[in-house]
Amino acid sequence: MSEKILLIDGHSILNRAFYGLPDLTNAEGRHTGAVYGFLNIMFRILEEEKPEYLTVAFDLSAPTFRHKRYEAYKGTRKPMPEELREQVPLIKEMLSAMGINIMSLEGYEADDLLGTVARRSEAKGMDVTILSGDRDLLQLATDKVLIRLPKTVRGKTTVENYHTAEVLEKYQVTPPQIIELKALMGDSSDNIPGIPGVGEKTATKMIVQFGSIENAHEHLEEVKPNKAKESLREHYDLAQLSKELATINTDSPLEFSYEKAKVENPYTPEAYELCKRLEFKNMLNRFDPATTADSSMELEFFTCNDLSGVEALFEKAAQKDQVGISVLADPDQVYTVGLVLDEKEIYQIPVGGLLTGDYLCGKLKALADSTVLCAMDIKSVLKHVSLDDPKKVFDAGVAAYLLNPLKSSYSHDDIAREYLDGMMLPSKEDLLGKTSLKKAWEEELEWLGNYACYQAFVPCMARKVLLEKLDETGMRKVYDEIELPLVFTLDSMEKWGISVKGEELKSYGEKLKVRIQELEKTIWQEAGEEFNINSPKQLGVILFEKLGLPGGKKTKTGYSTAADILDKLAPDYAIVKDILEYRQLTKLKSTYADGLGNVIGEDGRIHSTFNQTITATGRISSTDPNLQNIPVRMELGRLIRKVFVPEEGFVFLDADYSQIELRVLAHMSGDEKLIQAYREAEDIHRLTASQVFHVPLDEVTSLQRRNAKAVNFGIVYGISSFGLSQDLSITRKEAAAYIEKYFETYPKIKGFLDGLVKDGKEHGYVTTMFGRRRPVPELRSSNFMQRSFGERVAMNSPIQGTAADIIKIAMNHVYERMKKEGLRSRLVLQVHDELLIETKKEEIEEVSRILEEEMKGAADLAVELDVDMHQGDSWYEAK
DNA sequence: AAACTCACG
DNA sequence: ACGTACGTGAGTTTG
Repeated sequence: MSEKILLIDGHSILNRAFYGLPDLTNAEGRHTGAVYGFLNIMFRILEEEKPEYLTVAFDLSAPTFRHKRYEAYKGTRKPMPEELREQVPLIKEMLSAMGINIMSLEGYEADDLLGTVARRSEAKGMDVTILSGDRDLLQLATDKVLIRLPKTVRGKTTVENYHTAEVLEKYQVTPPQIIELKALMGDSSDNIPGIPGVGEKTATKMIVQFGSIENAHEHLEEVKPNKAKESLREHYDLAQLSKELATINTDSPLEFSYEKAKVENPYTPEAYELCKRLEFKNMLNRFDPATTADSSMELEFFTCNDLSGVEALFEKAAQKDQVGISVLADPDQVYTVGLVLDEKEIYQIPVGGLLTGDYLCGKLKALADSTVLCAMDIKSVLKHVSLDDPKKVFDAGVAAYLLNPLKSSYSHDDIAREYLDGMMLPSKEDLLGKTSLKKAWEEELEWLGNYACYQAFVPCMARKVLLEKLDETGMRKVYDEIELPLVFTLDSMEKWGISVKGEELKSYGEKLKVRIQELEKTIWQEAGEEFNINSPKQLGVILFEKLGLPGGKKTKTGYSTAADILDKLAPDYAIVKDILEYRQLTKLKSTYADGLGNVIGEDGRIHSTFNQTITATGRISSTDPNLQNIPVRMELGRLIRKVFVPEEGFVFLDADYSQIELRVLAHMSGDEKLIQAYREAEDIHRLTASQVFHVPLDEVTSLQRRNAKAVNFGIVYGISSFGLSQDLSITRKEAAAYIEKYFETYPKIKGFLDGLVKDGKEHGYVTTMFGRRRPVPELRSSNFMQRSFGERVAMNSPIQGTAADIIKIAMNHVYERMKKEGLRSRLVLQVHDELLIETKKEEIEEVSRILEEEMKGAADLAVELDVDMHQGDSWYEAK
């Protein structure tokens, strides 16, 4: 096997990372996104290629031979944005810290150095890989020199690979001929002039036919089309100059030492420190604990597996102000309990013999009488330990979520790294891999025990700092008064679950099946062949190629067949109408009829999980199954709600807030006109239309009302004329006019929304009425698209988040009151602005009163919080 | 695993 | 000029 060298085009990879990926900033406000992206792609390629040598090439600012040859060269190039410029020294510092060789040479560009080292290495018989974002490098490809171009599509990075063959395949010319192409076409980003009137197509044709610019010039009369012929005749000199400029110099006088380019372990203590300073948390994972001085603290774990030892341990634990606990268990069995008294006393207690799960959970429950139990996830503890006082527990996951709701998980290793001075602990994955808890308990008790210890250790140690940060950020009240009590409320909802008629669900599914099969036949007939209607790819080919429907391309990978596209075609094509119906029915069958059927428990009820640490705004989410997206808008789908029923002797009471987000907007903005509107109107959209379009209330047309409603929604989503125009199928101009009229009508709204964006930019986050924060890093992005997204988020999150806060407060109060009053009714579902209560028939009146009082009284707004309430013998009827 | 589609607020 | 509504979760196909 020959040796391999990896050459990286420093600036171009940094550039790509900067423009293609979201920007990051650390606590010092330094921009670091591009550096982070650079490292990610570099390590990915390093792992794939495992080269013996590595070097990164950078341009210098001094003029190059190209400047001397051609004055305008790069003369008018756009200046680098400041956010990127400041990251150039940073990446160099990082590479140095990692002991990675950097090369640059006055008078030459990075390309030339890459080319030079590539040719030299090739001559030594090495394999060469060049990593760049710049297609110009393709001219260097050979059978031994691989050019790799990373591409980012929607935040996901893939890499295109080119040896000679791939260049030929994609561009129809050899790698050296890439230069000819570029010289003809020009390249505005490099200020290669090119010749007028020749684009990619013509240039390719010319080079395929003639091989070079010179040869084309010699056979000028054969050059087609005419325009290209004349252009080449007139600008031949320019083309030759361009060629010269575009040619990478592979023979620069670079002093290059393979010795210095040898790949060593990049995970040095210096690099670790720098990654920490830049807050590259995920990068820190890669570092070997041995190389990182400060994470080498050894934790000592003890096992306690005799009854008297456990008794003594719990007695000692009861004397502490706080203890860390963990309960590793499946729904029906406890495997191991972790108990941490302080950093020196960390215990695992495996279930076995006299130490049963019930016994240990009983001990934990009793322990809560005398100390505070700290856990990663209190709700999971509640499944086995029936605690009832939020004041006696601490939930590290919930606390960390409040401090940064944008994280994808809140595991013990993440929290240790972030809140315990960068402490690196093994993750669950590291300890158990994909082994189930049950299997680990049977076969790898040691590893399971370690996991239990870490799970108990981290929340115990991090409690202090997490609470301090909640205090500092003004979120202590949200934690104490909303989120922590909510853990108990959600646990209760999960335990109760909701009763579902399995048989009816089945027959509903079978009815759907009949119609689906009919439709399938019809569609195949209309298409003239059998194909998989569920495959957007196959469907796109049938509709837009075989049948030639208008519409054409839409997505990255092919034709879009989404409903909003098909809707437009449906009136004219029977097959489209059938496909839409087919889609609707298969969705209902697979996701709801079959999907829900599969998760009915032995008790005949569905027990969804309500996730408290998922959403960026503060809403809860529902999984396994998701009960927050049960159909309601279409009647056929809505029928599914008939299978959700209360148990014998109960009815459903369903209460939903009426336009809570708009009311929150009215309150937070303080716009008197909108507030007044809510005091008067029963139909806010109609009133909005009347005020915006200056017509009397009873003369508002249905179109005007629809438009006003869309604007109301748009405002809440972070208004943009484009978005509104899409929603209403009108031009952007018209949409902009609606928005302007709206802002004229409600003058404080605009100021309020602008203020949110301004505050967001200033602080880096926005807050709800109750102080919940959402960071909005996109607001500081130099990328227009990302920044615009940030602006919409800054406008929407405080509104959506405040509404989420309000209903959470209401849920807690309803739950606590029903409990205090000894009622047998129970909260079973929350759907963002709606609560569903399985109500004991004797308690209907009392529960109605509680619901109304607690929902309306959850927050004190300038407008009333209106609640619609219904009762029924199924969810369908209670809506 | 990612892309696409679609259900909800 | 860029190219979008805000927030979710799940099923299916495909590379």
